[in-house]
Amino acid sequence: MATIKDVSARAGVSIKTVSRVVNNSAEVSEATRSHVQQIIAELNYRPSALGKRLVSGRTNTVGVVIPHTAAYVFAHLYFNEVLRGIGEVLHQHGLDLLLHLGRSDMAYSDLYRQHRVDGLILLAIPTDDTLHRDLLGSEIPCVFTCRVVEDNNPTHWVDSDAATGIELVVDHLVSLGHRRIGMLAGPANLTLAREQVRGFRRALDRHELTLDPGWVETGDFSFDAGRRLSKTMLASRLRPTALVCGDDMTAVGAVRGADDIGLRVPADVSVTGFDDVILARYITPPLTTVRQNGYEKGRRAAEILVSVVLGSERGSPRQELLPTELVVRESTAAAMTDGALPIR
Amino acid sequence: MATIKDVSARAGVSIKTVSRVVNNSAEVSEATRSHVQQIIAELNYRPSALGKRLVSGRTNTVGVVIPHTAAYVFAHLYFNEVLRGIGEVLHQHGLDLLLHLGRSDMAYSDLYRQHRVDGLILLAIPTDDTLHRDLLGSEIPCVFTCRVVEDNNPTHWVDSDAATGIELVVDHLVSLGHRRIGMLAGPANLTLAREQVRGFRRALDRHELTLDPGWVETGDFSFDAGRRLSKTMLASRLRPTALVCGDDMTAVGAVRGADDIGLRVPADVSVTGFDDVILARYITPPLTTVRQNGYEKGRRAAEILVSVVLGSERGSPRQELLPTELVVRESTAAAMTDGALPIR
DNA sequence: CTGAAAGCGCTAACAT
DNA sequence: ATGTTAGCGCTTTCAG
Repeated sequence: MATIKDVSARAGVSIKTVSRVVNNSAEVSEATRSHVQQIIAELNYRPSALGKRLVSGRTNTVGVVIPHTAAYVFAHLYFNEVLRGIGEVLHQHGLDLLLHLGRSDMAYSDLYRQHRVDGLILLAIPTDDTLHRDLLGSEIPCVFTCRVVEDNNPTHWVDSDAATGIELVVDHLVSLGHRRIGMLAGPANLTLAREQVRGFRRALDRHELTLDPGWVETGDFSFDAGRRLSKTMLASRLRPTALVCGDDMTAVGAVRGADDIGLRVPADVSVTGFDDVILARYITPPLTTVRQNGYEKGRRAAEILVSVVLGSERGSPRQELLPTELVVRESTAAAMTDGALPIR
Repeated sequence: MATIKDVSARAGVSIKTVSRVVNNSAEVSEATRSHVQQIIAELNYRPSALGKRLVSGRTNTVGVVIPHTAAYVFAHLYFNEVLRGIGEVLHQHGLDLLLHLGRSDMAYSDLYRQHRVDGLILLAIPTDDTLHRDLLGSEIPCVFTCRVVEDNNPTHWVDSDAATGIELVVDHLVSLGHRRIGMLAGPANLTLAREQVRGFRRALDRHELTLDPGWVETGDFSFDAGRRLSKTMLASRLRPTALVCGDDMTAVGAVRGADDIGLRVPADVSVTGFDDVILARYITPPLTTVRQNGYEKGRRAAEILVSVVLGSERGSPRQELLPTELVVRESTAAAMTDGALPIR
C-alpha cells in the first residue's frame, strides 16, 4: 500500500507538503494542493494511523472493559444498551472502540500503559475484582459505570440510582396493600446488588415493615436463580405476598417458580424486576420493573471520558447518579387480604 | 511513562538487550536478564504497542463492522451472540477487537488502509450497502457473516442456512395439517430475508401448496411490523392458518396482532419465529422457531479471519453454511379443519 | 509557500 | 552475549 513517501516521490514534492495537503493545512498553494490530491487519488493513498499515533502518542481509541463470562454478558441485554450509548459518542468524536470482553490475568491499566487505548470505560466491575485496582489512584483516564466500592471511589463514575429505584418499587407494592415483601437479590460482589438491598431495607424501615430473615436471598441474576429462590421463599407458611427481584431475568424466573408451585402472578403473588430489558415488555405477565437507562449511562460515561482524554481536564472526579423510573405493568396487583392466606 | 530507553539507561544496557528480555529471547545471560527485569519492575515499564505495530506493520486488531442504526442492533439480540463468539476467538489469539457500529460515509476498507485493523468481520451487510463494495475484489482480509449477493460472493463467508430452516418450519406446519400458510418476511435488502423467502416458496412447491399473492408481506424485522402485517393478513376471509415470520421479534408482534383481532395463538392461528433469541423461550406462548447459532457463527468467522491474518493464507474463499434447527414450542398447533373456518 | 532533518518506541540486520 | 545502526510512517521544528 502506498505511503506518504510514494506520494511525495510521484508528486515531486516533499513529504511535508503531502502531509500539509492531507491535513488541510492552509499554507499550500492551490496548484500544489490539487496536484498532490490527484496523485493521492491515483495511488489510493490513505494516511496510516500507526505513524500518526506514534508521533502523537495518542491512539484515538477508547477501551471498554466488561470483565464477565460470555454467558453473563449475553444474558444481560442491558450491556447492549450501554455499548450503544458509548459507541455513538465515540463515533461522534472520531474515536475507535476497543472491546475487552471476559477476564484474563492482565490488569486493565496495561491496555493504557501499552498504548493500546487512551482511556477506559469499565462496566459491571465486581468489588472483588483485582485487575482494576491500580486504576483507582492512577492518572489513567477512566470512567466506571458502576461504583466499585460503597464509600466513594476516587474516580469518575456514572451509575443508576438503584437504591431509589427499589424504594419506588416497594412504595408501589405497599400502596397495593403488600406488607410481607421478599427480595431476590443479586450477587454480593456487585455494588448494584448491594445498593438494591440497601434501598429495600430503607423502604421497609420507612413503612415500618418487618423483614423476615429468610426473605432476602442472593442469586446470580439469572432465570434459574429466580426460579429456584422463589420456590423456596414462597413455600413457607407465612410467605411473602410480593417478591422484589434484582433484575428482570431473575423476575422472569421467579414468575416461573411461582407457577411451578401453583401460585399465579399477580393474583397470588406480585413480582417485580429491574432494568426494563426488552424482554420485560413481552413476557406474560408484562413485568412491573425499574427502568435504568443504559443507553444514557453509556453516553454520559463516554462523554466524560472524551472530555478527559481530549481536554486532558483535571480536577475532582465527575460522579453522576442517573435517575431510575418505576414502570408499572401487570406483574403486580393488590395483595390478598391476610384472611385469604394459608393459616399458619 | 517509561520507555525502553529509560529502562536501558537505568539498567546500563543497550536498548536491544531490553528488547530481548521483554521478548524472552534466549540469547541473554541470566544475570543481565534478571537485572533488566528488576529495572522494568521498578519503572513499571510496559512495551508500547505503537512502536511494535509500526515496525511489524500489523495492528493486532480485528475490526467488526455492524452497519446498522443503534435501534436495529439493539433489537436484534442475535448480534450479542455473534460478538461473543468473535470475542472469544480473538482473545485466544491475543487480538484486539475494534467495534465499528453504525453507518458513516467511510468505506470499511479504509479501516484497513489506514492501518487501524489487520482484517474485518462484517455483520448483516445489506445488499444495497455501498461501503463494502471495494472489499470484494481486494486483498484485504475479511469475512462476511452473511452473503451479500445471491450469486456467490468472491469472499470468505459464514452464514446460517436460513432457507433450509424455513423449509423445516413449513414441513412442521404441514405435518400439523396446515395448508394455507403466510409469511411475514424481512427487508428485501438483506440476503437473510431473501433466503428465507426462497426456502418458503421451495417448501410450498414441494408440498404442492398454492401461495396466495397477498400472503407474503415484507416488514423490517420488528415487533410493530409483525403486529401490523399479521392483522391485515389475518383479516381476509380465507385467511392463512399459520404465519411464518422472518425473525422472533416479528413473530412476537404477530402474536399480538392476532390477539388484537380476537384470534388466539396457537388455537386459531400458528405463528413461528426465526433466530431463537432469549426472548423466544419466555414469552407466552413460547415460540416455535428456527435456531441459528450466532455464537458458533461468530467463532467460525473469527477463526477463518485469524487463519488468514496470521497465516496470510491464500487460496479459494472459505464459505461455510451453518445448519439451522427447528425448535418446537407452543406457538404452533394442529390446523383447524376447514369446516371450522369462516365461510367465504 | 516549501523542504530537510530529527524523532516518536520499537525491532531486525548486522556487527563485535 | 551484547551493542550499533537503520528504518517502520508520520509530524514537528526550523530553515530556506
